[in-house]
Amino acid sequence: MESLPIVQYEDKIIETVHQNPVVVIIGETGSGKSTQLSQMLHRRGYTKSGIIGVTQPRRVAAVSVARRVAQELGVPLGEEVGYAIRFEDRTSDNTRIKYLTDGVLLRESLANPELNQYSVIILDEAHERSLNTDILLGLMKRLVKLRTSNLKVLVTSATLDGDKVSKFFSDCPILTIPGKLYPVEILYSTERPSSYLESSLKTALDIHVRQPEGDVLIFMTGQDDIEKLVSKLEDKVRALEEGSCMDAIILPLHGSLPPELQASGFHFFVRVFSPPPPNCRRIIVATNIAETSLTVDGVVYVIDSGYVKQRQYNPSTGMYSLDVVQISKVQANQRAGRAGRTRPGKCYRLYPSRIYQDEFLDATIPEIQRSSLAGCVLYLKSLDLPDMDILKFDFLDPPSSESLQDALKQLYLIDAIDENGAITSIGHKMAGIIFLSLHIRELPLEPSLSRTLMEANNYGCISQALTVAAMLSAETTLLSSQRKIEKKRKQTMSNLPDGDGLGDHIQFLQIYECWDRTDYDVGWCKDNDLQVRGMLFVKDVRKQLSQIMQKIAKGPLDVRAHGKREEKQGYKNLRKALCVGYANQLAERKIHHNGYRTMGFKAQVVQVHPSSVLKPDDLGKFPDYVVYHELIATPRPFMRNVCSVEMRWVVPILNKLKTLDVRKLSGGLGHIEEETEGKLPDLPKNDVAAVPDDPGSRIQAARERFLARKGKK
DNA sequence: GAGCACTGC
Repeated sequence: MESLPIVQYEDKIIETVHQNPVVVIIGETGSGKSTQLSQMLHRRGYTKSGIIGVTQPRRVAAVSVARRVAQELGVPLGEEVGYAIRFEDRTSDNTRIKYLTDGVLLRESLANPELNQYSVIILDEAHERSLNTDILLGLMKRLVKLRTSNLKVLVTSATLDGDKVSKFFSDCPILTIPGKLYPVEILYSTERPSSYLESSLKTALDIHVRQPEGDVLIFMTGQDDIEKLVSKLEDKVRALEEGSCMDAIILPLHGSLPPELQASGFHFFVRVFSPPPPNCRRIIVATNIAETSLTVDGVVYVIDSGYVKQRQYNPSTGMYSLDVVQISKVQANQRAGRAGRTRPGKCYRLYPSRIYQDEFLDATIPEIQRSSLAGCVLYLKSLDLPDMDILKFDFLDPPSSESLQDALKQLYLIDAIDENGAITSIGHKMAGIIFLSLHIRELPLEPSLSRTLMEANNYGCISQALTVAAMLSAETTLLSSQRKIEKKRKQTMSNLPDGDGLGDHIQFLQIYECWDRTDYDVGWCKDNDLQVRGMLFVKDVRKQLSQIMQKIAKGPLDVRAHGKREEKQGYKNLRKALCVGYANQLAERKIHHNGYRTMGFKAQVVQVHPSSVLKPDDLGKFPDYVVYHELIATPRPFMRNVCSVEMRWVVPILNKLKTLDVRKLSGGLGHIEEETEGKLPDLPKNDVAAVPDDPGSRIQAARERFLARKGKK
């Protein structure tokens, strides 16, 4: 601990913090900022008037750093030093230093907007710019001006971004603390390779044959490329002449590896103090999971493709896409740094330095500019701060006004805000202003699902909606990751329920109910190719949601609260609740085929994702209306997770769409340009046949049929 | 008839 560079800077840091409300700390890798800053401030009396909160973007980091600090101070974890992450609060009245995920601090500020219990807040790893960190940055800026009791804020940042953060906080001082990285030699390619897979292969073999021992870490974009490269490397290494060089183990590393494989591999090559097997080199082929989330020790050589897969949201179409994009300079440096943790290393960049200099962005586009903001805007509105205007909220990097308007439209369609943009009582409940033994808790759900819960509560199917919401929270981690198995399963018959053809939400419900009937048997998950970890997570989420809903629930919350009757009626109540909750994610089938047209956005023609369990009728037609959980362009546009809804539930939504006025939603302020796209044309008044495929035409036709029938009577 | 980087409440 004595050797940590940060120790020498203690006086300087304390003096600067003493004189300034906000300080930016540029702490390079290995500087010890995460464990030492809090202890320093604690020693110097900053925990006398309140506690020190240190945020981390990841749960594991919050836990492991807290454990470490408790150890260094020689106190039991949970006493003076504790942590708080979702599902787990290990703090007590004695806690003076509290590590927490940024999401948890965000929830806390809902209950106590001034965060009065804190004397110091350290936003650690802020340069990663998670959605939550960015919201916190804006709130902190407001808070240091507003709070009467003294608040100190420390923000850690990357070298390339420090000036920007300082400027954001009225030119606050920047302290740079050197790290303990060994020098890394950067080697550029002369030109960009036509295939970075082949180029990685060649470079890796070259290192393996010519360079002294040390592990190799290769950054690729995704599972597919990783698997291809791993198998090619294995072939080539095997083909090398026996004894001509050392052995090599090739290891894939990505998020969807089965946990046991990842764990054993992880244990095997991450052990810090034990030396790697003698005369053997490890070649790790990884996604950007190895950039920040996992640290692989023993790496001396890094091969950087210069690319990453990034998810982005298009507010005009409501569509997500997952694109391969160029990394930023900050990312490239982070990757290179992975080679210098144990001794001097080398980083092979598979692109020319000119491209790095001229084309790479300084920093990655922050998540807040790549996501749907409905949840974020609802959260800020629910804070109900008197001086808060959402469109003027001070973000370090503001999202586009188009994106904010999209969020407002979505919130309006699900009744969370009124036509003037003010939060409604439903909106408050969705955000979760629910008094629960004097605590206020936010519903940790996206707006569509919290709205569904509210509505389900009125229709007496709250327990079913809780299950669906919980299942969707873990959806991606549920199905077995091995695609081969999945294909095999499709050929044989799956024993899992099929949602009665009504869609994926219903299937999720049925799956969980099956599991419940086995008394949450782990073997049952395995038999059905469901990831045990994912299902246990669902159980946790469901329990948490039930606790939050308890005080306002009008019906039983138990999984078995519903009998066969609901099923026989085609889950009508639940689907109706989903229709209200997903009013902003509604699609109408085109008349002559099974394509759908999205409503509420600039109309897009989309297909039901082939993995959906939604079933066509006897004539091969899908239902006229569906709600979808997500639109994804891959690159063709699909609706993922759809649920069949009935036309009569859709009518009020279409009426609401007609009254939508973005200018009013934005508070009638002049600085928002008038919206032309994304607004639906009025329903056709007459002459339906002439425009058979217009949005809402089905409803109009049905209305006329209804009127005609009524006339006959 | 298609594909999934990574987090988090």
